Amino acid sequence: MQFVFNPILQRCCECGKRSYCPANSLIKTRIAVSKRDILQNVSFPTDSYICHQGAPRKNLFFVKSGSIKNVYTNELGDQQIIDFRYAGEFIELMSLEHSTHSSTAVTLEKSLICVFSMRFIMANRRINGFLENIQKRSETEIRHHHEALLSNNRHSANKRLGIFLLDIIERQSLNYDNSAMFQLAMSRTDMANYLGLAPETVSRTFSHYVKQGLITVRKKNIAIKDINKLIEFIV
Amino acid sequence: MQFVFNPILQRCCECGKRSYCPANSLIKTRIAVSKRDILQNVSFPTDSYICHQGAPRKNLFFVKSGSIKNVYTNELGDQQIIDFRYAGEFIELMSLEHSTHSSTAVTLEKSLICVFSMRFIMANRRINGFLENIQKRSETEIRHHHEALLSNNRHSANKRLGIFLLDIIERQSLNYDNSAMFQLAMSRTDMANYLGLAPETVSRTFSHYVKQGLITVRKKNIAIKDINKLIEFIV
DNA sequence: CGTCCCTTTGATTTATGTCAAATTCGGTGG
DNA sequence: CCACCGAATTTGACATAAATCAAAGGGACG
Repeated sequence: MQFVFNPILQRCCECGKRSYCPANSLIKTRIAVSKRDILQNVSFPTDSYICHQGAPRKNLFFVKSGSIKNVYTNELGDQQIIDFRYAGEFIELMSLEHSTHSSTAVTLEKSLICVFSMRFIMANRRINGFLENIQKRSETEIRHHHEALLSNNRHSANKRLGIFLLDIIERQSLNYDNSAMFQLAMSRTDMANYLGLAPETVSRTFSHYVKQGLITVRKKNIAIKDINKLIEFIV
Repeated sequence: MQFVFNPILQRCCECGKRSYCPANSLIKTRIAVSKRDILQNVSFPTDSYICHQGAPRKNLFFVKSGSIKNVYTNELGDQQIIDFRYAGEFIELMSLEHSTHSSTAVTLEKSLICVFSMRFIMANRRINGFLENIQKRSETEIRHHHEALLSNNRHSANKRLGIFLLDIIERQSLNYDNSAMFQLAMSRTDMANYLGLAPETVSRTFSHYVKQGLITVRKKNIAIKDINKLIEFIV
């Protein structure tokens, strides 16, 4: 392991999610980093607000563990879950250069969040790989949005849920065979909101999957039994 | 009128869409601008490709007249119209800092496009109001995306089309009374794709609107007869 | 004037929303 | 640790909006 002088980056050096984090590209630098620049492992209980739609964007949030939902509220007060963020991902990258948050982020479970000040990020945009890392993820986020637009209403409930599950497997880098197991931190209602379906439909679709032998469900725990059939399902 | 030395910005000075254009904030400057920086009034016939998904983003495109559709294609080859852009708007602002285009832009009619080189934009980001103008529009674009996610599948075909029409009225700054008239440059099929509906449903919904006395339709020409009823429709 | 394509209209099917009831789950307090 | 309560989830029955299939009408263009 490389010796790091800065006490903050030293901790980053040992972080299990460092390969997903832009702090990684800072570790090699002699840059001075203070607690005002990076705050590590801030713990939030379930249903905490990380940031609020419309509030000034002072920080960038990295999900070290746990998960969050991004909720957008329109003028009529209708709420739409825009996306979920899992461990190793950033919250709301897409509109990074904007002055305010475009949606509200709420934890789905007890989560550890690392907080990067925007001032720090912008000041160090020149550092090799630092901003590039963030921008690359931002592109993924845009693509994701477009996929969501594509997915909504042109796919059946069956397909939508399948796409949703495979997306989790992909994003969480789970085994892409029949041994993928994971927990869905969000409620069925949240899932339904995100997928543009009624909660009852989500429930029925899960049951349908189980009957077909694609997955097993035990409350929030999902185990993939036949991922190839699941992939066929969504095409 | 202010005297401008630069021959390119001088032309911008007389542009009917200058108040929507970031070039406006350049006019007061003594900055040197060449044809490599800004190309004005490039004419494209119907169904021309302005830029391609995945291609390097070398330029930013401003729709001076006409309109375009932004099409996203996924790995399976499914195409989704992400948005339409009308006169006075930019194409694909949301992902401005990305290195490649996130969707393909195609003209819906004969259009005049002004082309800003990205190199020029980034080099002059410090000029007062230049980048701010672009960023503000970018935020609008994100909000629009979120609204689209919200709109898809939770609203009926009736509402979706209503929202679509009111959006055009708003974006084109048409009279917000019962005298709004405009042309829909896109085909019903394009509309259907954008709205996530079957073309037949779009057609039926138009007929329904006409029967209700909300609008009159003559092929691509739309006239709003009762905008308040239309607004009630979408709530 | 005829052909082709886009659009409209009609008839039918189907997926999913809605309403309602049953069941399970999770948390709280005795 | 167990019992109870409220909330979330599942299941069922039914209604309905919109997709699909099919055919006819209308414009644009050669």
